[in-house]
Amino acid sequence: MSHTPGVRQAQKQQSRRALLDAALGLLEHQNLSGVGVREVTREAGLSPAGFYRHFRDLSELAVVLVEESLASLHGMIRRVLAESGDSDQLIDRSVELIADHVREHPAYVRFLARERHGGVRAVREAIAAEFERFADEVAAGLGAQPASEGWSRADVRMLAELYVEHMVATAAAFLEAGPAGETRIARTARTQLRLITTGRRHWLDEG
Amino acid sequence: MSHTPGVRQAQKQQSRRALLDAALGLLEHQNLSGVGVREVTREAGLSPAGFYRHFRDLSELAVVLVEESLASLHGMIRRVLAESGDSDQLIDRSVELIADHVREHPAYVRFLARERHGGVRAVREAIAAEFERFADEVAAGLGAQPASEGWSRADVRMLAELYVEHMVATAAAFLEAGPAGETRIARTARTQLRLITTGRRHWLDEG
DNA sequence: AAAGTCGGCAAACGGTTGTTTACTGAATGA
DNA sequence: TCATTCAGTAAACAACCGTTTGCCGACTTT
Repeated sequence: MSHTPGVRQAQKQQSRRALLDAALGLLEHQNLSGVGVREVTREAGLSPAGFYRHFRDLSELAVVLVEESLASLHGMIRRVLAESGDSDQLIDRSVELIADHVREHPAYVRFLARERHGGVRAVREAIAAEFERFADEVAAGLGAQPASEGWSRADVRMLAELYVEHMVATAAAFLEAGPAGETRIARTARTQLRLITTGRRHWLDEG
Repeated sequence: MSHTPGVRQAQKQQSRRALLDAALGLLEHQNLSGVGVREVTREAGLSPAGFYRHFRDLSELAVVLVEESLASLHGMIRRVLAESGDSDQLIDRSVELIADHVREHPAYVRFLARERHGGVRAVREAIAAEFERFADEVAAGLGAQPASEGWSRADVRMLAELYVEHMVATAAAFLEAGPAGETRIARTARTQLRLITTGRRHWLDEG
């Protein structure tokens, strides 16, 4: 191969991907503060110095992983909000979708749960920012539903935050429990969502 | 001083405490995987080798910190459950108590939030076990309330888990926000609790 | 007062780490 | 074709790390 522009860039992207994947793999069982540049490059099949051709820092790499993690999460939430049906069906599908997502992308979910309150400020802030955009999206979706008629903007927002928070907790619980406890976690999550939905239905009755 | 039994033990306990405090201090800004034995002993004023007279491991020390963290949390929850009043007053006091607790023991709370999904299995499991005992206690308290008449054991339990989960999330939010955003976090938390309480009140209507 | 216990220390062990340096060789553009 | 760019490398740097060893000296028991 020669004189075909783009070969170089493609190879570089491949190395970059290898670094990201290696890091993500290591982060499934360790903290970000616990993995090192050398460890990542070893796993990725690069020399230690090669790392610095792509990232200044491990935390810079981690921020990229945050964005990737939530890109797939955003796709998920869009699917949930777009669906229609009675609230029980919606709850069932939401919980099932979370379970699917955790099953398909366990490393990403684990990474987010771990570093959400982790020791690296930049990563923590990146995750917090993305979760807020997330809540914005949920709030918009909720606001468009007929069930939110008469609700203040602030109340819709706080409901959205409650849902997001519950979703994150449920995902973390799925991870911790493994395939064995999956149905138990799902049942609890569904019941809790039904309780919240009940509260939502009677919110204006007794404000 | 000599021939007074217990001097040795007291001195040993003092060193042990110094190690625990040093570690807790370091863990406020770093992950458990990020702090080292040498770092802790340096901060505590001991030699590296001295560490092993007290703990086999840093994770062993961390498990002790977990127990300490939740001892004070248990005291808190007992106070909340013992109080009486209408539900809004109870909610206000609960949220205020969480805020106080975070203000008084930020290092412990941060440590728990950080290591709950952290990279060290033993610590994760210790935290999970304590949180479950916590949920047991809340469930017992809720079950004793008149509002839980007609509720199944499982439903009381899932409500308790929802409360605990919300409490943890609120505490973490207080930490992240600092004194500035405190009132905003508190307001959101109170509203969310009122929504859950509304759901609780109408739970049996439409089961 | 003598013997024993044991918390703490200095030192050394082999190993790891992050980062920089000067370099090589293939992809590139003229 | 020839000069340039640049992703990746090997090697060296100093600074750490966790853990073990042998020892000391204050406490404790007899």
